[in-house]
Amino acid sequence: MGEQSGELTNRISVLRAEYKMTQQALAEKAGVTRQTIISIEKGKYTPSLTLGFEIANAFGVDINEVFQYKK
Amino acid sequence: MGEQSGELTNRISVLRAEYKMTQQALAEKAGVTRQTIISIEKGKYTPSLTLGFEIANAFGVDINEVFQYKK
DNA sequence: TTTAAAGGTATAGTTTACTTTACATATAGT
DNA sequence: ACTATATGTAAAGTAAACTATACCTTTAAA
Repeated sequence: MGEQSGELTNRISVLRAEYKMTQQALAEKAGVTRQTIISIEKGKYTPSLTLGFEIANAFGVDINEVFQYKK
Repeated sequence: MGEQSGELTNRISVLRAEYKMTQQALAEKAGVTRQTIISIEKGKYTPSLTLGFEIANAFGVDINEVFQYKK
């Protein structure tokens, strides 16, 4: 298969700045390593849905405020 | 690592019934195989965030109406 | 009663998310 | 000048998502 589909963007760096949260702190709150946060923040790969929710929870915002998907 | 984290549930079968969509049809709309839909629908594994959005788009609803995450 | 459509299970193989480790740079504080 | 903190890059290994194939059961329609 391989729809290649749409594009996923994120506002993690903006939210981190807004909530004054370091990559390390976010990683700990989300239960992943700092490398994982870096890679997702930079769009290197797509997180799992649960990690998406964990990151949103870390900021206390809806998942749609962190990630945007457009086909 | 391994937070083991929270639990992910989904309302895919309910939405499929509501919108009268077969697993095959949903799979095609989401750009994955029927096996993938079956596995996610039954909670066998967690979809990627993009697939989560694709499935929500297939129904035309918000992602939070399809997937619920509780720590 | 045969046929087709829909859902279900299993398993091997590929791709990609995620970890771990290590090292490198820029900035701020002492 | 040294030290600590924050961000960045790279690469090898593990874990999990996703594909492909095959076969089985149920339900409904011809």
